[in-house]
Amino acid sequence: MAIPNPCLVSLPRSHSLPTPNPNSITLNNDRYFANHPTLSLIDQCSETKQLKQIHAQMLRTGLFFDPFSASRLITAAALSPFPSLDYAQQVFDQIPHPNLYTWNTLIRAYASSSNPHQSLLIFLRMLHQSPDFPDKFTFPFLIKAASELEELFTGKAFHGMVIKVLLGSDVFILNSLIHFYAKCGELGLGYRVFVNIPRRDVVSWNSMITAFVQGGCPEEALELFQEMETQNVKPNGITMVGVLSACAKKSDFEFGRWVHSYIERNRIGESLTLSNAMLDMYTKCGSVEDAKRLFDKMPEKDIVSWTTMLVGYAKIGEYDAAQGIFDAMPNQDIAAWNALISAYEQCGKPKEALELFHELQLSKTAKPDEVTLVSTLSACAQLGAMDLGGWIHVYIKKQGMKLNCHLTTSLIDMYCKCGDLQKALMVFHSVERKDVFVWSAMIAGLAMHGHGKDAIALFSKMQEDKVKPNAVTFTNILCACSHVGLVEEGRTFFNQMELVYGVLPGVKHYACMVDILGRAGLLEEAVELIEKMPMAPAASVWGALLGACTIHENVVLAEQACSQLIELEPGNHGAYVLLSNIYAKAGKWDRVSGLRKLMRDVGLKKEPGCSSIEVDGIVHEFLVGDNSHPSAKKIYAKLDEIVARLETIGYVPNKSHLLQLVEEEDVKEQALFLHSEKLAIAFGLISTGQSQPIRIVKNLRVCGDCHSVAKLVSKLYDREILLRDRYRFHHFREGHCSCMDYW
DNA sequence: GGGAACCTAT
Repeated sequence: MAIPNPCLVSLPRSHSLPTPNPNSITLNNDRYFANHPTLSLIDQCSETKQLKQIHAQMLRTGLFFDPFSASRLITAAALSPFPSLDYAQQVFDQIPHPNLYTWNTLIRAYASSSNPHQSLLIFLRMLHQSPDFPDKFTFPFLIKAASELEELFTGKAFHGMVIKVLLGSDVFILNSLIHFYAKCGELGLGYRVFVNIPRRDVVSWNSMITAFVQGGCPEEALELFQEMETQNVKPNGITMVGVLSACAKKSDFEFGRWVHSYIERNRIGESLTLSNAMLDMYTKCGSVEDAKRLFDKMPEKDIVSWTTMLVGYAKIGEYDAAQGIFDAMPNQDIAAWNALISAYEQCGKPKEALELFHELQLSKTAKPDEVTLVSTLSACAQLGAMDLGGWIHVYIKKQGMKLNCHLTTSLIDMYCKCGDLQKALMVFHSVERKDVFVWSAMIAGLAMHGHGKDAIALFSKMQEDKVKPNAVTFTNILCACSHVGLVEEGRTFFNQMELVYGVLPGVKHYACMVDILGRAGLLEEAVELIEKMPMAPAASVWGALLGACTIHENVVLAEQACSQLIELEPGNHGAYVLLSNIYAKAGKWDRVSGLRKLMRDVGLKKEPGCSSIEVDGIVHEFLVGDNSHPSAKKIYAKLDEIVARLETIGYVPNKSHLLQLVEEEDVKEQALFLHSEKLAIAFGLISTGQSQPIRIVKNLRVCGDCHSVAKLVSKLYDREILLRDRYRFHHFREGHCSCMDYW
């Protein structure tokens, strides 16, 4: 687009103004200037520099001293695709006596900027400096700022003012209030505003529908949509975006398809956002095919369309297709990278996620943002890749990024899962703002490291800080009780959940409780609890019971739990393995081989044990009996040395932890010594310095024999070993483990 | 004179 240089545009004679005297000039005939040719140029600008040229011209002609014209300049500076709030503020500051309209413009500009707080400050300034009181235009902007900040108290104050100045029935204001309350997590208050609106318009309905969707109540959103129909309010494109979003959240493919045809039948104007919402609905409802068909037909696509397709493919594990979309995107912004990285991380492919992160750093097409780092930290946590995780922590500091609650949570989680509880605590204490997720992550960290009492103490501190615990918090606190055998405390928390905190116990909480009771040997009470459950016991519940049966060697109950578990999850090899372990412990070798045959017939294989250890930023993985490592020879030599040294102090292998039935004793012993965690320990001993702890992550639970070996090695070799298994941390030092052998 | 509501990635 060719922008004429405003300085060279000569104004028509009739529009030229006398040389202005800013103090004396008063321009009331606004309409006269609304169509001024200089103003129409403002809309054509594509950079701040051009705005400044127009600004200069306006100063020269005196047009700048017309409040309407100056406000147009502020709006353009603040709300264009190339926003510059600083410049908008500068323009504002040059206006000698801003009128209400101008104040509103600036408040509006900040409300939708990255710094909505400034909106509120400008508002306070206005109360001091302007003779005018805020009007019906001011409040929607102020309420929007409060929504962005999620400042419930501030917004409520505005609500009060609105009523006081008799604007309480302005539909624009009330609609913003619906959005505001919902954004602050107060759906109920939002709904109260909605039902009390005297004359609802389509935006009122849209605001409420969207509020329900985003507040996690898609069912209610769809009901409202139907009520809207019965009240003959015609939905528009934005309504349908909300409705499609609700279908996506519910994974309701049938209704989603119906909505698609509804939109076509009622000729609801197509828009890019609507098409994107439709794409999202199809991918979330499990039909990437329908999404792809629509995608190919779309006349215009934006980054959201591409990202939605990418996520669609990635979530169903079609990584090649996802990668194809990624490569075909016109420009890979950070959201696209994030989508791919987080898809890998969430599907249990953390290594792939980290490879992509490295690629991102090399590509330089986009810069990692908070979302990237959250996903990457989570991948580090899964792998126990502490070097990279720590590097990201440094990166965050170097970039001067502020730790938001998401990032804080991820950092704490990473340090905990990599075994550095001290660093996690440091991060935890260093941040001022702690939301429920930050607290919960720290409680979980203490729990997995066996500091049950500290976890409970932190839970109390959380109450003092007035942060309300949620379902996740309770899962973590019950976990803490289970790890250290705090039965009485566990019972109390479980009973208080609903009564005191209003959090309904879910399946997970029942599973934790069964685990607590079962581990402590209270198998009967655990069974009673299962029988009393208000919902169907999920696999996790039976798994907990089965685990308890393994510890307390209850063959009969184990068989029952296992059959329930396998009915729910036919592919759960863990269940077979646990039952087989019970049989092996009880010496019922015929049943062990029977189970093995059954597993073969069903086509199930024992998930191979895999341990990983990070050395100098590289993650090394070991499978059972792995020979593939470049240093395999050295590792096995070290292992032989360890066995010999252990035997001198009277170590006897504990063979009950073998799934397979092996006839000859020494073969059995060897198989034990091929366990992946032992290989990782041997590798750790030869490849890390004496002062460094050995950090290992195992995909399954550590077996009893490996546990005793690790204890002995920690003493014999004077080395700390941190082993994270599927369930918790084991911190071996001087011949002891932090779990106190309760696991 | 202008204002409210919508899609992806945590």
